[in-house]
Amino acid sequence: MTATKSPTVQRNRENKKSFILDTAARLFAEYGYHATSMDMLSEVTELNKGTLYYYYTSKPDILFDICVSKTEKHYRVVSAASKMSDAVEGLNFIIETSINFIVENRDYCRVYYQEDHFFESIFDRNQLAKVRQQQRRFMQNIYTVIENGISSGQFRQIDVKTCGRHIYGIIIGPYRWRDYSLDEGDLIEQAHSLILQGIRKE
Amino acid sequence: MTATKSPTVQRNRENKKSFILDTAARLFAEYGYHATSMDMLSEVTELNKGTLYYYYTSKPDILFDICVSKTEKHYRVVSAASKMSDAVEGLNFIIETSINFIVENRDYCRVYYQEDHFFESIFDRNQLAKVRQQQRRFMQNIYTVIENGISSGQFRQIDVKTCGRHIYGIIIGPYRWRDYSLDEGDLIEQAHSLILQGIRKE
DNA sequence: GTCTATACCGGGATAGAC
DNA sequence: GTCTATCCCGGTATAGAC
Repeated sequence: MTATKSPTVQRNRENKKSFILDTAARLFAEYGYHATSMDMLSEVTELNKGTLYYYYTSKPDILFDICVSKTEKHYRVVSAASKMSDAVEGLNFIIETSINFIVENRDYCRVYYQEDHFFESIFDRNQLAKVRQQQRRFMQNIYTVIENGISSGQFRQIDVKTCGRHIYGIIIGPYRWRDYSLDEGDLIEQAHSLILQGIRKE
Repeated sequence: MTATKSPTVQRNRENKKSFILDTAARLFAEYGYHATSMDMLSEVTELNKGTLYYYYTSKPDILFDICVSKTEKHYRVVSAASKMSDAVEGLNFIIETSINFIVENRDYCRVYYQEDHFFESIFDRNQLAKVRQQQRRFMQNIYTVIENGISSGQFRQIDVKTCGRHIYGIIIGPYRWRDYSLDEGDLIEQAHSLILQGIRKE
């Protein structure tokens, strides 16, 4: 009886956890975190409620896992943008990778953004600190790219924070929309051109 | 004993209702609709729970009132934009009046947008139909203005729906931000210039 | 019109058998 | 690792005195 579990057991455990997580993300996305009960999750997963609590110690823990498990990698990828010499290129990179990420992980992102305002009353101090730090780091990339663009003369003199937040808003926009006809490529293209040129002709 | 109440009584009733509504909006905005209990509302308003139910028949009714009471007038005002001959002017009008409205009714708007996705599981058929129709009408104004701008040659050939939604996203953006240093005028100015020219120099 | 008291249900979480 | 049964709390809403 070793303390650490065998690789196979560990793997199965992770598979089941991620199955629970996917289902929870779907339900939280549709009904909201607070309106989704552990009973519902138990029904939809067809796992007993006791079993759920064997894998996750609490409901907030599930939400936390939804909010950090997928983003970590994406945020690391995006951080490359602030080191690019060309600001337009950096911005494109952020837009492209982020929209792809959102389209591929729609439920997760929906939950994340939807519950964002309420993290303070759901998470404990550690969880909260971790999530908020992640967010700050992500936004910092956008700000830096904008600053670089202003220094290099590619971008206008704009309020960096406000503009950064608007860009962020445009990127995550599609997670809100109930329906959208465009595919990923078009979404990226539209976001890109709006941010860079606006809607005016010329 | 007439069936209709006297003007004074009616007036007091409306005052108290709007006091309840303001408080509820504040709480819903901070903690979310589901996480806010009628007990909390009772405590904060310092009105007995029974009294609350004397003024509002249910919790969903309170949310509904938050979502329609203020917007009705604003949406009517905004509808003028689609009739303006100059598309840029029309767009400005929407941006300006809407940002003013949001800044002035921050809690109400926050609740509205925050719970938007969950209206289906909170409201009854009538309430839902009314709210969704309001929204469609509002968005239609934005779409029309964009179409006008494209026809007149002021705007580029863009996907109207996607662009309209992005513009809407930029307008309501500030309701999300925990803090923002800009005043109304600057918010309008930044939104305006981003939408029209983008961030590129020239 | 405002209060107290309470009905009644559904929520998160756990104990303990298997 | 999975199940049943249950605890206990807090939620919405109401009945009925004042």
